[in-house]
Amino acid sequence: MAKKKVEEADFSTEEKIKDAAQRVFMKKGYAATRTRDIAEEAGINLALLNYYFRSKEKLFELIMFEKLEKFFGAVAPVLNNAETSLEQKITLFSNNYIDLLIENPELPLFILSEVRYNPDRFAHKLPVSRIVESLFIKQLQERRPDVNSIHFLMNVLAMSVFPFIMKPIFHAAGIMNEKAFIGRMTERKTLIPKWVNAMLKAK
Amino acid sequence: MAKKKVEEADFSTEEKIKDAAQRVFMKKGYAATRTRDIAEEAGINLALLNYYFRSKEKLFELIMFEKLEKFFGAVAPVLNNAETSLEQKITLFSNNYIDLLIENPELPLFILSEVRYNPDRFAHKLPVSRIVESLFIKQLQERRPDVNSIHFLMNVLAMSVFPFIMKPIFHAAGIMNEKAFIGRMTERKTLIPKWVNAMLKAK
DNA sequence: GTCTATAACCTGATAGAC
DNA sequence: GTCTATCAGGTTATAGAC
Repeated sequence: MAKKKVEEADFSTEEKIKDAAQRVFMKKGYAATRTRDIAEEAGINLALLNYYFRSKEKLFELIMFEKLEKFFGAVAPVLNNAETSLEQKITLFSNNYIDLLIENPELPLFILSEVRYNPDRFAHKLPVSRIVESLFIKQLQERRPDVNSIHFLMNVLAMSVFPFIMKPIFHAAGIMNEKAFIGRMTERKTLIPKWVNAMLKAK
Repeated sequence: MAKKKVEEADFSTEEKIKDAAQRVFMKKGYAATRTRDIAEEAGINLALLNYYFRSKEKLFELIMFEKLEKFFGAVAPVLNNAETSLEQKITLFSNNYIDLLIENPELPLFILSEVRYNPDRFAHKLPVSRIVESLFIKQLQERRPDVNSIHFLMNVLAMSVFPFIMKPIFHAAGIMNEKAFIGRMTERKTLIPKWVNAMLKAK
């Protein structure tokens, strides 16, 4: 709510460039983005981009590391919290994550696309082991020793994230408008825990 | 099984270019692909690409339409089959789709990335309404009038497709090897119907 | 710090010989 | 149909004036 977009008035040039870069990279992807686009979006001269960030690639990696932190940083703490039960983790995770994604809907597909098109560059920055070896995984294993826990982790992630990944398709096809989409995603916050609990009991 | 890659020996030049284009576009995405890469991959001269396909863009659209057909063509018939029950549709869908994706693991993320980075170009080629207004949706609505059916459709899709979308992340992080991944996906073919049935009963 | 001008390179596409 | 050579335009990055 409140203001849709922060005013760009009295920010430092460096911040203006970074913010513009973040928007343009997100929208077009690394390969299709021209440094000229970023300069124009930031309302500055092209030469300043290289003055502050040396190169397009360095600027991109900076943005990318921030996005990775946002995407994975929100996951690991919840899944490794020693104070919460399995059920609580599921509820907390889907709620927090869907809220994050409502605010940043393009985040998952952006990261997945760029990592896929350039796996080597970001491999060392992916904290996947903190998720795959989390307390959540161990709690799942206790509850259902007969099913590999990665399946349930995958399902919770899938049910929370996948709709945001499909959003561009729905949007391009004119199926659902923005307001309806947010409405459905808000519904999912209470539905996902129910579904996952049912899944955990299924034989 | 059998041969991993078809020999490129006695194919027509046109087919060789198309096949090479398909591989390079899939791997790098449209923007990062250079026509020179495709020519080299096809073992032909750069000029021949334009001789047969006029432009990089025309060649890409040709490839893209084939991929869209493969991705969506496998979905709509199953979900609109008047002969099958709701349960049968769920089983058939997840089984057929996971088999398709084991053979073409990069298909979903490729399509999603390219549609996202260029929505207008492919909007008219997305047969989303045939899925969103399918018989499957109507059967879901009868079974659970209290929950919007799009949620269940989304879940079946998510549980089948999402692991393949996350695959590059797992792979880049060195979490799961190819063989283990296929093993898990094969397990899911029997697990997903059970999970979805449990979900459909959850109150 | 910020700008203009330009260097150095790359990319899609075509002309023209065979 | 297939190749070599090349053009025209665009792209990143920097040099140098202010």
